[in-house]
Amino acid sequence: MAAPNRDPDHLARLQDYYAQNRRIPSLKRIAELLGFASKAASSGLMKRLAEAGFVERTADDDAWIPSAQFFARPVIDTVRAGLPQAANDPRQEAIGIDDYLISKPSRTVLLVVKGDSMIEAGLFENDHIVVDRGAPARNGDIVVAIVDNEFTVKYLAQDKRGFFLKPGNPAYPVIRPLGQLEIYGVVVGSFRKYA
Amino acid sequence: MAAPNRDPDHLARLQDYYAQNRRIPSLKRIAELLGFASKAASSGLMKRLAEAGFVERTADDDAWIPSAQFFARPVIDTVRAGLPQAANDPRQEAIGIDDYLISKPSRTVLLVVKGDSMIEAGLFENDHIVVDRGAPARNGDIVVAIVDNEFTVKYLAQDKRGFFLKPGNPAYPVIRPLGQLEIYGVVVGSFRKYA
DNA sequence: ATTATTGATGAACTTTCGTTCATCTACGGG
DNA sequence: CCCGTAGATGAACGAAAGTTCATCAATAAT
Repeated sequence: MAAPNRDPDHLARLQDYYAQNRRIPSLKRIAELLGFASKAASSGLMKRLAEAGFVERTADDDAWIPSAQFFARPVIDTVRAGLPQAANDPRQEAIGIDDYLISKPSRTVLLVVKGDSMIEAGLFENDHIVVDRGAPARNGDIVVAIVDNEFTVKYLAQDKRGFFLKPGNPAYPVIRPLGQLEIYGVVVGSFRKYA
Repeated sequence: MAAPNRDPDHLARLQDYYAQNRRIPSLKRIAELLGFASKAASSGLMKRLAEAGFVERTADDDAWIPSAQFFARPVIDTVRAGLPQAANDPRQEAIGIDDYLISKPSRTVLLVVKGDSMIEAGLFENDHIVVDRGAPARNGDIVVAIVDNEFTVKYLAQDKRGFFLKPGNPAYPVIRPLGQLEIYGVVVGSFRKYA
């Protein structure tokens, strides 16, 4: 090797551009963005990024699009000491949040939490929950059930009398199903954005 | 008005295409995709979709990109009645969680929460937090600070004596910085996976 | 039936895109 | 110190992009 590898920095700028425009720009604009004087440099860069797995081509080979790795972010271990450079440390782990939270995309849906009946579980109003329909619900799971034709998020609990729904908030009563308990899906994750 | 408006259907197909390719295709390919014989039809369609707020142009006016409304599925409304088919609507593909939580990828890192000092804020042990380094920290924000060479997550608070760190848990004391308060970044989001 | 309106057509046109290739530059290894 | 290598340059090229506009088609209202 000869020149210091500036590709990570270039990738970072492309990621920022993508976050703003939801699009990988033309080679000409990549050159502008990164300070290249020639589109050929952009072309080379994209090929390298493709080789590294950050971008790929559309099915019709029309253009570059980001791949899963493009969205991965570094995870910093809270315990480790050497803090400042941690974000640039290449050895660290990087994950994509979608990948991390969603394992079966085809049967996963997102719901918005309403009310405060699960605050003990750390689910606040307007949090998003990741719901896996089709996963078997077990005792103790947080589930989305359909009660009175409405979604409700509760713990799934079980005693001698059978399954029932338990809120994560002492201010709410448990819900005993009249007949069959209708489970919509299992909550496998949650996320929240701070204004 | 004259012809029945087929735009919603066309939009749906574009959304499907986008879900697969993370990209709005060229006018020519839009024509192929939707059965137009002419690119001019695609051009007209995009202008109408733009007027309706589903797509917009990049800052540099290079190309069409989806706007927020493009992804705006009637997020499965907890209150609504017609549940079953809601999840099967192809337009309701999962939103990009990464997109949703991360706006500046290059200065965003993930940290793992340790301890229970922020349970009131819904941050539990082993939750992941999305940290924007470089964003200005304001009074009331949840921030990651460096105290005694360790990361700590707390509310940033301010009184006559200056800035200090306030835990989201009455069992912990507030932290007054000896000198300068060292802010690593601002917490802009969080997520959690249920085993 | 007639008309008004909106979307689709098809061709011509200009601009921009991406590729190629020979050449140049900068850094690290021997 | 000199070389080897990988990335950057710049120009030229063909292919594809998007725009424009006159015209056609289909529908809903009168």
